[in-house]
Amino acid sequence: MNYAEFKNILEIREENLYRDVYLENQDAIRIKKEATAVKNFEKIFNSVFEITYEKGFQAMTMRDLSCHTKLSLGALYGYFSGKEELLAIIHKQGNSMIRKIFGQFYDPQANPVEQLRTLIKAHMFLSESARPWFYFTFMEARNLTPTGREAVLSMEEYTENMLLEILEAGETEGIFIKRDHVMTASLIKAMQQDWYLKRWKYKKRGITVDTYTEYLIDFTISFISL
Amino acid sequence: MNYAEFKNILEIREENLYRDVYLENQDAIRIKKEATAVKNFEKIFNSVFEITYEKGFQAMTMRDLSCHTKLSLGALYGYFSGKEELLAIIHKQGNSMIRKIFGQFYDPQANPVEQLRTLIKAHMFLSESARPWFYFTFMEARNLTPTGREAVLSMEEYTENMLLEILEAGETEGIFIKRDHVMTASLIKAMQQDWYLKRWKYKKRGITVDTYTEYLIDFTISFISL
DNA sequence: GTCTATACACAGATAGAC
DNA sequence: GTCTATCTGTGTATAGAC
Repeated sequence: MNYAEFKNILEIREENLYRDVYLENQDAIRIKKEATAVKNFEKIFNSVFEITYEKGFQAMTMRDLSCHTKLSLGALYGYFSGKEELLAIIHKQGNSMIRKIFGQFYDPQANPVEQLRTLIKAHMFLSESARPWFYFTFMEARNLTPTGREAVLSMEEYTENMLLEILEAGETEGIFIKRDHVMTASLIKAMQQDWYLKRWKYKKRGITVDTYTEYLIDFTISFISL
Repeated sequence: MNYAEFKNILEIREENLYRDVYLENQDAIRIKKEATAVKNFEKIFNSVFEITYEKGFQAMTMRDLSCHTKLSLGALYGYFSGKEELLAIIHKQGNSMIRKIFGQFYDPQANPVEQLRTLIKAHMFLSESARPWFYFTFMEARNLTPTGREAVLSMEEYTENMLLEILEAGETEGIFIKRDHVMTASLIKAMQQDWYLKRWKYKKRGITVDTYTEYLIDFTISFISL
């Protein structure tokens, strides 16, 4: 599987994603027509990602967002009750999307090496196709309420644990060297995250997500293989 | 060399650091007595790091800083002309400190394996002893002026290039496998950064900087060694 | 649903007494 | 050098017309 194939498999379309946002917050928002809401949520989210990438969420003013979305200040408040809620909605939606898609790529039948490859790829390709979301989650987690913050940390542990289980299974089956798998899993995650945190660097160098992913997998496998 | 030994070698004392801040900004600040300035700069910097770790620099108000340092608003403005300048001073000082100390640990005589070990350790231990600074630089780079931002990126490239040169030398000498050294260097950096970005995680697990560093070195060496 | 105009709070920054 | 009191700008959020 490469990135292009991944995107084909991915059945979740952007549009459905914003429909979810609308449906899950239906009581909190004033807008009643689904089509309008979906269209504008997409605009709003993308604008937030773009502005926030430049200066961070706190520094983004509602007026910035208004200019960027070409919706007036008053109109914006039809879609969420305040800036803080907007942040929460974005995070929540991102979280649930990521969990949903990860599930699709877990195959307990495959051998550990294949499982590891698939999991690393799934994470890399997902973070590529929803990069603004991943970047945002990482950088803006601090601004969340304690509950929201915990959700982010628990996501980190959740994905790391999937790696950990595979590594342990591999050792048990005698395929992988005995190592400190907790450390290995942490380091893999660190390298995965670098891809979306340093977008500018890899873009400048013309490194694609496919190249990066293969290299990361080689790096890892060479360390744990007998 | 382990972390304890590193700290002994490190000749730069905290106090000297804040003296530098005072001396380099002497014309811009109202305070004339060195002792007072040094003492309060230390308080101010540490407060900024602490508050910012929780909510980010933008979200930190001057009143927050005033409470935390136990200096009044008016007094604070004796030490810097405004919030933006404060940010710039912190970044600038961090940058120059890091470059200065890195220089100390570069030994072109040693063989590539030793050079690599030393360089990775120097970076890890430095980032540990000045962790707030590293974390701050990473997370708040976005808020800098374009010039300041470039300084951060150039630091990233500077340290990465040192790794790169060692890897290439090692290949030339026939000690390391032929690989995409640019990619390897990037991944090493990614793993180094994870240490100070995810402090909470490693602390919770009781992983020390020495353990982490040794593991990272093993990981790397096993990939590039013949 | 979207707009403009505006209320209100709060942040950054300064003045001037001590 | 440090304080308190205060000015001024700007940001979030709402009211009410269209």
